[in-house]
Amino acid sequence: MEEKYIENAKVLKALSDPKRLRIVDMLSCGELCACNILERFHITQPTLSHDMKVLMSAGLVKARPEGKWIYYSLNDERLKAFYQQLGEIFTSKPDCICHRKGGDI
Amino acid sequence: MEEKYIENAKVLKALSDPKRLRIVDMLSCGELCACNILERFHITQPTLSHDMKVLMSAGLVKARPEGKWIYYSLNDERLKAFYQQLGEIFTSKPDCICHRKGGDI
DNA sequence: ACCTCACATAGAATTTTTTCTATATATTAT
DNA sequence: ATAATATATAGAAAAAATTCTATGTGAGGT
Repeated sequence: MEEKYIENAKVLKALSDPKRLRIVDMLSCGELCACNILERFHITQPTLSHDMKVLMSAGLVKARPEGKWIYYSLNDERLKAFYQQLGEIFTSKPDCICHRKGGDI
Repeated sequence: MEEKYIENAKVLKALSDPKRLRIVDMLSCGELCACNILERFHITQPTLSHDMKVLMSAGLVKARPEGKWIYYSLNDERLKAFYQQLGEIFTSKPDCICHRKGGDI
């Protein structure tokens, strides 16, 4: 399986939870500390901590510690690159895998 | 939780498997029957059948039976709408949820 | 030094996902 | 009618994800 699918599938999995998708939406206007995010959900603090870790592992979110707090923000470059790759996967293209024969998994 | 996140998270979950993402890529140039898709993966036929069901349940893929075969194709409208909504989630906007206060889950 | 606050980690219970084998269904060919 | 082919469904085992409680860590305030 090509790296392209594995990597993008990881990002898609990170986004495939309603909470995490909403968190990305929240961060789209700028950074927020964990406590600010937490107060808008009915989940426990460790659950949010886990979700932020998932988003960071996928490369979608960055963390900036400041004193007691940790400010989270979107990794705009990564997000943009991912979005573009997804668009390419969705679109017909001359060198598309559907024009090749044989399996590769 | 707003419907927007729940619905888009479902689509993202359907795409969050490398196989299924690759299948969408394959279908981006036009329809393929299940057997044509199957021969490019090292999975069993029931596994593919399950994956196609996941993609169809998410509304991303349509099925057209013809004789013994079933031809699958992308639901371009749905895919396009999903892609646009994802872009909106990723982008800062005036009425963004990050400008509102309070939780809603 | 001690307490509090913000966040992370550990570990466990539950649920969901993945993917197989076995079998059913439906269509076409003989 | 029977056999072969293409796909779907059932059911089970294993792996992964979700989300909790309990606890650890580290910074700031008293």
